[in-house]
Amino acid sequence: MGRIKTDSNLTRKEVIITSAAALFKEKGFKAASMRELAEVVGVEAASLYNHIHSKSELLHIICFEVANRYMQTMDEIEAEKTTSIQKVEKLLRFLIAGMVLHYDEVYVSDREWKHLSEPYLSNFQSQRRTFRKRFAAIIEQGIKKKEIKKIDAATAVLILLHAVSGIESWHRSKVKINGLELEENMITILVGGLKMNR
Amino acid sequence: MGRIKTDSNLTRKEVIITSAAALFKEKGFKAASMRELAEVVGVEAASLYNHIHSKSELLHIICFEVANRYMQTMDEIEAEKTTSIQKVEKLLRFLIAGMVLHYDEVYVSDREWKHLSEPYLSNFQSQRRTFRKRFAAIIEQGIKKKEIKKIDAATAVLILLHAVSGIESWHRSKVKINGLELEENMITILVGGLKMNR
DNA sequence: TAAAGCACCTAACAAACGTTAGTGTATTTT
DNA sequence: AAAATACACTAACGTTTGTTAGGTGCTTTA
Repeated sequence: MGRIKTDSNLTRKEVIITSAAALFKEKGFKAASMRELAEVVGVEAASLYNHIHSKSELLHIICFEVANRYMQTMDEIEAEKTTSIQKVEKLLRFLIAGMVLHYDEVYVSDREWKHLSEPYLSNFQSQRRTFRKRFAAIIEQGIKKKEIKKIDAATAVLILLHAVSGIESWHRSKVKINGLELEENMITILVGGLKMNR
Repeated sequence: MGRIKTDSNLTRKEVIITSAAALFKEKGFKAASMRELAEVVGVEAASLYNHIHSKSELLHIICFEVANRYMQTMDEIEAEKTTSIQKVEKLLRFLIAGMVLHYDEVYVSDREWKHLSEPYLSNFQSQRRTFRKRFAAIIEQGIKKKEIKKIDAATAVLILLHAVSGIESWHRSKVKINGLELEENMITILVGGLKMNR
């Protein structure tokens, strides 16, 4: 077999990671084998180990790439001087765009993180909890300022996050409306559901 | 080892199925082994095969138990002579209650159906699609009658279904509000997001 | 009480898994 | 051009996997 082809300016490792994300999404982390992954990138299984240390390294690279991006965005949005509802909307738009753009990685990080090994597992869970708490804090502020309905903030966060991850099915469907339209629909329903009636 | 204890009036097979649902939820279908399952029910792995045919049989029993319940409920609600928004609300309450009550099964059927083998896989996917289409049809009726905002019905269904499956995280969390309160919060946000502003 | 069959056991299988060792061959660096 | 490095190969390892075969005892039926 030839070597791994690296289009554009990706390292071979990055090619493997990208392919792994797609494969893990399709089959699930446990069900995806290194031999399958090798076939996808056009190489024997053993050859992968010239570039990576283990299968689980692939998973934690994928998961933390996503987690770090989330955290960074949260930092930025939190710092802005806007209303709570505007922050929520911006956060949602970021999440939706991220799901449309980095679909495989986000999907894998969302559904397969359970298979992370320690200490990555604990670390990931902690980051996840933190993100949700900060999100909930924004909503609670909005409730205090009467921008947002009086609801349980934690529940609202759950709903919003999972609603966004529903884009998964949109991704698979054939007759899909375009990405922007999807985004507007989601914002309408979700932000509309939070906003105080006036 | 002793035999499988069947509390209440469950068959041994039902005990195995229930334990399997819990195990598949925790570890994922592929990662959960028959030896682990055997240990949970207090028996050697080989002994399980006196009651079931295969590991995958367990998965498809779980998945179709849920799918059938969904379909039946859809039949009932569709037949009622109420407004669309009332139908949506009733459907949501059913989904939420189902998630709280039959947590393990619903979770597994939701996340692990990919590992079904043919012909069950195709069958399940088809049922799933049908359910969503019927749900979307209800929403579209509501839009026509100006009960519901003018949004893409399919997108709305995705959001609603995934928002409900977010109860997963609620289930895991320690400081949880009670089930009824959770239900009201979700209805407020979700139905509120759909309703026409007045 | 004998027969039937249900529910468990131990032992073992073949296949698939992630990964390592050792070797050869391109490619890059000096 | 020679040396060093990067990348691929084949072969094999030790586990773990789902599952089957065949045997033993307990429980229900006749």
